[in-house]
Amino acid sequence: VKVTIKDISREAGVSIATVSRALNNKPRTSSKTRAKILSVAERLGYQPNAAARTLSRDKTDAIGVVFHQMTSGFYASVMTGIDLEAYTQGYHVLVTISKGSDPGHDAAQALARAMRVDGLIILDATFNDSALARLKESGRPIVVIQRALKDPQVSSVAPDNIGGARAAVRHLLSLGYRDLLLIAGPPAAEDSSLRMEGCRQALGEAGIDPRRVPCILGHYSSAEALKAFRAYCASQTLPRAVFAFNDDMALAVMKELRITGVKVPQQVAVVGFDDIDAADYMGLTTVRVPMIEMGQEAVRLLAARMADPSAPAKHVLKDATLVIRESCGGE
Amino acid sequence: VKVTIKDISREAGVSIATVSRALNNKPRTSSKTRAKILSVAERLGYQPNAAARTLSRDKTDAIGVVFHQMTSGFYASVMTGIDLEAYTQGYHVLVTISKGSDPGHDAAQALARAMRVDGLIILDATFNDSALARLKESGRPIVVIQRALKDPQVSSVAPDNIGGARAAVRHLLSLGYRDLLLIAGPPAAEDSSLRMEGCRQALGEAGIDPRRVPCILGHYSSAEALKAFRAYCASQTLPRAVFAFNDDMALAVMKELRITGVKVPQQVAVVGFDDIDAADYMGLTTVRVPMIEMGQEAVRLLAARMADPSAPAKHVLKDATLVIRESCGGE
DNA sequence: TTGTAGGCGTTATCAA
DNA sequence: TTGATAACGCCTACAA
Repeated sequence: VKVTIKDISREAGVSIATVSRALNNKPRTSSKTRAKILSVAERLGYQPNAAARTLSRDKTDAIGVVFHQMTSGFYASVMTGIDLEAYTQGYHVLVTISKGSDPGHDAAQALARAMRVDGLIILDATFNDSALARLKESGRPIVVIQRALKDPQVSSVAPDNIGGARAAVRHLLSLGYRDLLLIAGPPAAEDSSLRMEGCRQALGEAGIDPRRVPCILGHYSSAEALKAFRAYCASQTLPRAVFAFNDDMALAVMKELRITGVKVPQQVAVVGFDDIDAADYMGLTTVRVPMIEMGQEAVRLLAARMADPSAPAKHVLKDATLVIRESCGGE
Repeated sequence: VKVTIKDISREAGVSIATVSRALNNKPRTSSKTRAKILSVAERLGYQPNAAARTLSRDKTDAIGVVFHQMTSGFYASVMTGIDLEAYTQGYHVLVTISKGSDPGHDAAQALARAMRVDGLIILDATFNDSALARLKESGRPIVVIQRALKDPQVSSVAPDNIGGARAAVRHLLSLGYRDLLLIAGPPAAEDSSLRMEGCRQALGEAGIDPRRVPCILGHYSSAEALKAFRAYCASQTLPRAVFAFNDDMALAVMKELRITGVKVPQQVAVVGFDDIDAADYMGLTTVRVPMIEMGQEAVRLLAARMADPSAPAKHVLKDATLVIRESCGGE
């Protein structure tokens, strides 16, 4: 069940060089022999051996994706976009989920250095600058999702974190909420800082001192957020509105409120960020990030640099728009 | 930035054959030269070229995963398990999401035939028998998730669909619900049929004629389920309890009920299947399927057959247990 | 327009 | 214990 160009050449009565040329649409081949070769290849069910091709062309036609985790809805959606676009561009997709303390960085490096992929997409907020620097040494093009880099060698695609957060807080303020609680991501995460900046801007516009608005750390994790939220509620009065910097945390809070018998939004309004599928189920007002589009865009950016490594890196910002549902301001 | 065994051989003053042997821990090598070679390799940052290795060993050290979609929480979790175990077994993971009408079958075949992967995991309920038969011709081991096959050539890992559904219906009946509505998956999907069988058993035990229990088709899709549910409600009185054959559909129904002002579970109880993350947020009583474990098991089954293709295929059934939350019977 | 031959980086089979 | 050398399947000058 394994047919090579050798088989085709024998069957068609030509040399393997001619077969290779015909199969790759190289200019110098008579259309007659080419037709014959193609038909033979078809009949034999020929499939070029990827390894052999990689070895001789120095190109894998595959891209690698490094995840932090993928159960989070957000990642799954971005991945869908990546796969969609990779397919139309003719690339295969390899995935690696970061493991434990060593956040898959070395796995990623190995992927690139071992000639398994032509380029990498990083979908991992824990990927810091030094890890990125090491990865650049592999010499392969890289695209980072979710961080708005300025790096001239690494392309990036990110949502408009500032604008999105600003819109969310403006919405809360316009509804009259003043007693807010913010739930941020990891302090080191760039997108969390930007979302915080968006909050500051909106608060500033309304003449509120941002420093007087309480903020707890949820590390983008529902479990962490829940712990922090409970601790906060134990020592403070319940806020009138909560803005969590991602949906996972917002949904965890909503669940906690429901269980403890607090009505959303009548007693506490909740707003999230991302618009994962579960947000719709829960009727969570949130900032929609175009996840699938971001995945597609990342592949396009990567493809551009793989085609021409000397091309400058691009940095794309996607709009993030407020989606109003029942948890805050909806009907 | 590209170092090969040739570079190492030159640097260490030995032949490439010796280098290869040392690097692969082959028996006949003096421990002195081996140590030297290893240190040189380390110093030079050597990384074996995967393509060359594949060509020579006829082995890719990679497995392919064929998805139907991956936004569904269920798939994302299984994928996490797959990646986890693949990593510990030393395999790389390639993914392909089925596209449109041609459900990725040919993509999968190409993957296997092009020597990109050593084996395949199918995570796609739309993968029918004929597609599977074609895929078997690639000669690579295959593991199917979510279908309890009997095929002696194809391993499978599935949840106990009958037992899970039976437990769910028994629970509903034990709470006194008699006026049930079932929301099934696609008629062609094996797991949906099995869940239906589980319902029948539980109903039969209680002396209820299963044919008198209404059942609508949701095709495992929240949108489809919603449409069917609305149509049903328009022509019938609201049921007292709904058992949807997956969480996506159950959550869609819960959302619809909330929006229309129907209290869950006071007016209508809801039970789902799978226990995706969102189920916990929504407080949905459901049948937990060990998704991560299933992914891990699939890789183990695949690895076993890749190591020894003559080994018989195994068919593993995982327990599916009821998780009681607020949507039905919880506190 | 076609064929011959060398090379891509490894592994594996022989001799030495 | 080592070192030549022939695969593996494909691509691509260079010749014919």
